Amino acid sequence: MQSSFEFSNFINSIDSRCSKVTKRSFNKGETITTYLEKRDQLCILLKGEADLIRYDFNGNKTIISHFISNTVFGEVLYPANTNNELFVLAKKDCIVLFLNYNDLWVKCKNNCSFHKELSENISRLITSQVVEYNTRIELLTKKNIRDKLLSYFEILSSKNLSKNFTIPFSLTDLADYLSIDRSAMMRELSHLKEEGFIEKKGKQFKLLYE
Amino acid sequence: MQSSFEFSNFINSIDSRCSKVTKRSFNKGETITTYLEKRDQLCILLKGEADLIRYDFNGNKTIISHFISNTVFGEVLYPANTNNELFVLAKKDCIVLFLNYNDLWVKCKNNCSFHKELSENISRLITSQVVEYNTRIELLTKKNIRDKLLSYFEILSSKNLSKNFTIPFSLTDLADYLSIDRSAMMRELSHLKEEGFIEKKGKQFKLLYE
DNA sequence: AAAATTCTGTTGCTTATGCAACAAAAATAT
DNA sequence: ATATTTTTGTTGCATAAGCAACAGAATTTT
Repeated sequence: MQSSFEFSNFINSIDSRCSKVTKRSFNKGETITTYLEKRDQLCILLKGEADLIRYDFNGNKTIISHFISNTVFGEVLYPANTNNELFVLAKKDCIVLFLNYNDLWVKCKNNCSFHKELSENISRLITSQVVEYNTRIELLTKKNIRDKLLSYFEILSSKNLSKNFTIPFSLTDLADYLSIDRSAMMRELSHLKEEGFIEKKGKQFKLLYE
Repeated sequence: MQSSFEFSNFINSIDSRCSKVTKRSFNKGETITTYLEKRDQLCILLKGEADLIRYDFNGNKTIISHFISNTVFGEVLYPANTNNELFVLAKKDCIVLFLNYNDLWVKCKNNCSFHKELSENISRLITSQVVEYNTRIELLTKKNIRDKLLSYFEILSSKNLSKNFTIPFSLTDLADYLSIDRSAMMRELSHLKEEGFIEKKGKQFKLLYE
């Protein structure tokens, strides 16, 4: 789920003139932020991987989203009407940029070019996020497991310009991403193998049709 | 699915200095745009309602998204790797603003304040869209129909600050939105009534629990 | 005002898929 | 290097939910 837009070149040029933005490091396992209170927080994951986790009233844990380098997250992008507890946890060591979404649009007292460029860059990141979510919604709205898998493979294959590809996370996480039961997914993968649609070796796949 | 951000006040101030933006009207049933070719098109629905429709290889028609006033859509927000045919159709009479996403960030030769304000406003619209999609993904990832319905009702109820609410589209469209079979949804609604969780009269609902 | 279309509500049948449980393999931590 | 945790792969069982089909209500079109 790589964001197509390259943010890091720009972000390396951050100078200390602009106090509205803070940068922090997190070790694997640490909580990066929560979505518990409304504070218009926007975060940019510069490096590492993180999960958005929901604990529902039964204490069930769900991975709602998985974030990688150059993605945006934060409570400002999330509906306020959930009565869940939402946490973003570092799955690997992370570097995160924190800012207030509304500050983005306020002219910095230094009138620094950084601010202007930042707002454009962040807008593009958010746009990439919309594309990303449209992809996921397209997959989630398929009626059955087979169609979800094949559509997902189609996407990876076309990104890779090849019938061969490796899924970018574990099969367990893939089931989460597609919102299907893992064992049911494994069963369907077996069927797809038996029926000659795919070859599979661990996380490596090959499409045999078309 | 009302966008929280108010765009129309601003947009009424469009003047003719800026030629990069065009405004068009559509009658119900007309095709507003397609996602067939890559052209970085971004559209803003100023008035009316429209659906994003997919025709898959079997000719099956699916409503992927439903757009209302003050929402953004367009191929620039959609993944390119689908081999579907995607159309946006006016469901009611519509007024639509068309622009090229990349032009947004290029300084207009007139250096007009319109452009600056436009980019900020559109960024906020896109952000609202992310929130909207997070809402839908949250619903789509619930494991069964009952949870999808109850979570959706929870959202409407809290938006309305009341246990009573009316769903903003037809039951048929609700099934589409939640990506479930309509008749299965109707069955589940009956069960929820029988078991005393809800009252229902047409599109009007009342939550009886908590 | 009549005709046509879309929406609602219901039911029977079938099957896809969720759930639970397990062992082996792989990855990670000590 | 060993222990611990996580992931992978498989299976039996039960049921939630998809599909098809229908009639009446409601809405829209002519």
